[in-house]
Amino acid sequence: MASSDPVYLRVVDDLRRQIVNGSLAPGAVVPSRAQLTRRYGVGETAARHALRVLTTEGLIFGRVGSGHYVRERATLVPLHRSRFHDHHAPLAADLHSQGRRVSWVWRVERVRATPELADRLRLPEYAPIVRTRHIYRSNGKPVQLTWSYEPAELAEGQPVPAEGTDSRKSVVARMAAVGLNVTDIVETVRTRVPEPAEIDALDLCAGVHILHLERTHHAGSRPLETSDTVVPGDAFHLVYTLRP
Amino acid sequence: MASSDPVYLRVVDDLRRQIVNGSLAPGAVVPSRAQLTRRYGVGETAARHALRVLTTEGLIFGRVGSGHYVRERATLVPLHRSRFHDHHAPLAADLHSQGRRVSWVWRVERVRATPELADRLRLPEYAPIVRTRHIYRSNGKPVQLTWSYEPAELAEGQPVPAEGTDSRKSVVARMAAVGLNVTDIVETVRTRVPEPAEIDALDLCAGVHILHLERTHHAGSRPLETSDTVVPGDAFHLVYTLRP
DNA sequence: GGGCGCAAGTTGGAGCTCCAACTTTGACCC
DNA sequence: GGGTCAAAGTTGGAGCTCCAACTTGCGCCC
Repeated sequence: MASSDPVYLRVVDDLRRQIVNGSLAPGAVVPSRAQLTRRYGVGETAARHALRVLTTEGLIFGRVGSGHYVRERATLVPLHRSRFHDHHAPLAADLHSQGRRVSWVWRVERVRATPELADRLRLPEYAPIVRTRHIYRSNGKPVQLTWSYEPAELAEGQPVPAEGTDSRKSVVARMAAVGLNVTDIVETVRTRVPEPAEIDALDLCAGVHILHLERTHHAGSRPLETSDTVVPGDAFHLVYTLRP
Repeated sequence: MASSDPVYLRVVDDLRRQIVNGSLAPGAVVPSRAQLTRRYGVGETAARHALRVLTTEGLIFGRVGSGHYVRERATLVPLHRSRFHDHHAPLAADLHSQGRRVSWVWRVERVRATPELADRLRLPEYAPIVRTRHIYRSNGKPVQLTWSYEPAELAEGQPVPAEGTDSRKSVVARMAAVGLNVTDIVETVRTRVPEPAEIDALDLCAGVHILHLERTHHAGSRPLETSDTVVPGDAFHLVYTLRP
């Protein structure tokens, strides 16, 4: 019976139960503030609080003027992080293999290494580097943001491709072209709250976390390229294939 | 100057800015409700709302009777998911290699496969399986929860170890003992909101997401074991080493 | 039958208030 | 000096209200 102390939690717990057990199906309308106050005999504040909690939990969403609805959990799309290393746009290759179309734009800039980037690329601080920005879209919707960085000296010998949506070779291929062999790739994964700019760029709704991937290509112990990738946590899951 | 339309956002944005740029250092007290109403000339509701938003963002936390404080972001502890496959407690081995001590408890049960588990282990529904529960602690604090499942027929030939904190061999080693070679391990990573039981078991504070790892050991295409692991997203990041 | 417009319902922002439970601080007393 | 206690401040729960902006559905009129 465990009637949790705070009143609003009674409402939250009951609605959450209904959502997870399916009696409130995805797309269904959630009782409105007015209805909740009557049904549960609570005040406006508690009803409102309950709806807000469920919203930040990502279980429901509100449409002003209309009502709250149960979020449909789009089944997470797998990103195969152990594959497509030799592709110029791994995400596109991966999703394409699953029957999805992806478009992207990118641009290249010459900048100087921040302390953190200098550390990641094992360069002196303020060393010149080449920064590439990728924005991937699936059906027009932005799904992945990537910053990629490589030492300017390595980018030097390579053909500078036109910006925009043209093809560009993979890191592995580009490095091979200047005689460097990528021997291993180290990728770290974390989850965090998106920054305002990321919420904007990825068109995220309230409460959605992101997966932040930091990937570095090495030749032996020498870092050749490092990148930061951000994908919405409610749309993707990552797949790694490992050998014991 | 982009003074965001809603008043509370002005407060949120300003406080967030101060936190990320460091003028509100970790551990520092955040202005109280009363102070916010005066400083920003807003009402109680807006001040309260602003503090709640920053709390669910994980930037601050409130201590009743005392005040709100800037959360110190413990640097994320790396979990090396590509290593320690042959260790009976990969997490412990990993953290131990980083100079941390980890303790754990576990218990084994015989249950029947749910549809989802049957699918993951390629077994008929309701097939008998052996379920193992692990709870890992670091300095007494729970840091990882794992459910592990394997077909009962595979667990059969193996010695049943005493429950508790004793050692148990790794999946790879145990399977090798019955003549099965683990050829590859597939791991998926997603982030999500913790379930109430997980909040409880991991002692999570508001707004913290978790990383959910689903790992399956295969011999060829035959699944030998599958597991679900949950770690707090504000304490760990995952590290994968890949080869191109 | 089809289109228009209004009324009712809904969200989200914002304001105010009361209170229990707790921490902190400072003053006072021994 | 050290310990105790009360006052002040703080969070978090809960209640009520007003309002702008929006959606929706019903009824009415052409």
